[in-house]
Amino acid sequence: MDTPTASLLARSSTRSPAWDPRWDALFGLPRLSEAERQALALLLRSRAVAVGESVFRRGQASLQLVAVLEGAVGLGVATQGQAFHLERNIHGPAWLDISSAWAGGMFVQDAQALQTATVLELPLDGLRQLLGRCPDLCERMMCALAHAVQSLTGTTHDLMAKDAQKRLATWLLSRRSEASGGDVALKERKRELAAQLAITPETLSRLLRSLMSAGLIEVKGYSIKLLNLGALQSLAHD
Amino acid sequence: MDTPTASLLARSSTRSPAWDPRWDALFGLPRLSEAERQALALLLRSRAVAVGESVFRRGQASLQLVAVLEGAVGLGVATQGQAFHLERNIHGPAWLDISSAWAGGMFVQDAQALQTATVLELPLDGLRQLLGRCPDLCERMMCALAHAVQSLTGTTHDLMAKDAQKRLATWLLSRRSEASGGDVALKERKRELAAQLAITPETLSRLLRSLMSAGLIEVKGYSIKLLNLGALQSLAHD
DNA sequence: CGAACCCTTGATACGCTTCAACAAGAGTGG
DNA sequence: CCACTCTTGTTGAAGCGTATCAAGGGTTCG
Repeated sequence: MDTPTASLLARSSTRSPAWDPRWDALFGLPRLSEAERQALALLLRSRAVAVGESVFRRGQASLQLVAVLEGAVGLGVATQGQAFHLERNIHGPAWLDISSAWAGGMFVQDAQALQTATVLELPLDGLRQLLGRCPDLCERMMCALAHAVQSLTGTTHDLMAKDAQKRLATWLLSRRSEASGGDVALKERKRELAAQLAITPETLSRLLRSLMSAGLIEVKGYSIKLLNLGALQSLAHD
Repeated sequence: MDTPTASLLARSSTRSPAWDPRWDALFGLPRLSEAERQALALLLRSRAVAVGESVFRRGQASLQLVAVLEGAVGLGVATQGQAFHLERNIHGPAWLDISSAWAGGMFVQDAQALQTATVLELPLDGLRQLLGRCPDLCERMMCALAHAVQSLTGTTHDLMAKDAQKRLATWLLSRRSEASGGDVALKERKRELAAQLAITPETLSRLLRSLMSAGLIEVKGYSIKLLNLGALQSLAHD
């Protein structure tokens, strides 16, 4: 069911290709030129991934950039046995791994589909040639990598300096600003959110309850209403 | 006292410029071509920074890439007051910030000299034009950014999945492999190492003692001898 | 010599995890 | 329809890991 839109993005349809806003999530604004879009479309391959299936494994050779077009993929490491320690949720459309192919050519994490997902792969050797011809594209990739660095820097800072409550407040506020509205709809299981915050599901449950009884939020299943933004911000702010 | 070598790197001396190995730390191997080196030398500016002095501040406009040539600079955030929460030590030669200029143009961290340092700045507008002409340099920058992503990914993983003892063991082993030898010489104060491991100096002291009484290491002031690599590796390994 | 650091050591407190039990849906098959 | 199981989230009690606070020792330096 995802394939029609996926293939729309993958191959440039012959006439009047409706602009797919998912390009923007990957390459930023302003929009790619039509020439750039078509050149990329010639390179990339997309594939569907079923729930629980592996997208790539740690140690595997990484010869392409990987993005999630639709669905959700979890990044983490598979510890001994089959347990999978989830560390990060990537919700399409977004880059899943732009760094491994450039640096060393080996994945350092495992990726596993949390929902049925459409994954896009962009071979590095083709991309490299394309970048040589398109300085504009080159700069976009640079920016994408830089944003990844900034995002990870923020994550590291939060882990080092904030306790679980602060991290939760930070996360709630960052999700609110994405879809501007009074409340946040969870797109993931609570245990996945907990993993992303580096806490246990039990602690997350307790934190949500404590924030709720403090009157800062209102939790109803997978929908959280933020009642007191100011208080949340002062909580989140170091 | 650092200035002669710094200026050697900054301006291309007219004849037989001895290759400065510090370029390799920034741009990787294989070596830059002479043309690339000279083009970069025309762009960059270097400056000396005294101990405790700020290199850049959070929120400031970031229009250039920043590297540490010599000395050490700490990355972190200045909390209210004058306290400085250290998060990362950058020991020259190494990049200090390659992402801020590309992404948003604003520093997200503070940087403060921990030792007398020589700092190198590479304005982005000039670099951008240079990258348009040199695909090779462009790829090097891409790799540098990608390595930053990988390094931060590793840090994040360690913070999420390992306890303090595991992080310390990981750090000891990673430092050993840099300068191949039986023992590790600390280039920083122990409190700075503690900050980098996201623990307090007290906990670091206790951990070192416990590893020492377990016979895994031998601590003598600022020099740590690794006595049992296998045991350390099994500790560090998730 | 005292002052300022840095590191260490001990006692205590707190945050979070772990383990175990339980409740509430969702899917399944009789 | 019911009983059954599987999954997910919740709640409580106990325990571990690390922070915090306070005190003391070793250097270096004026």
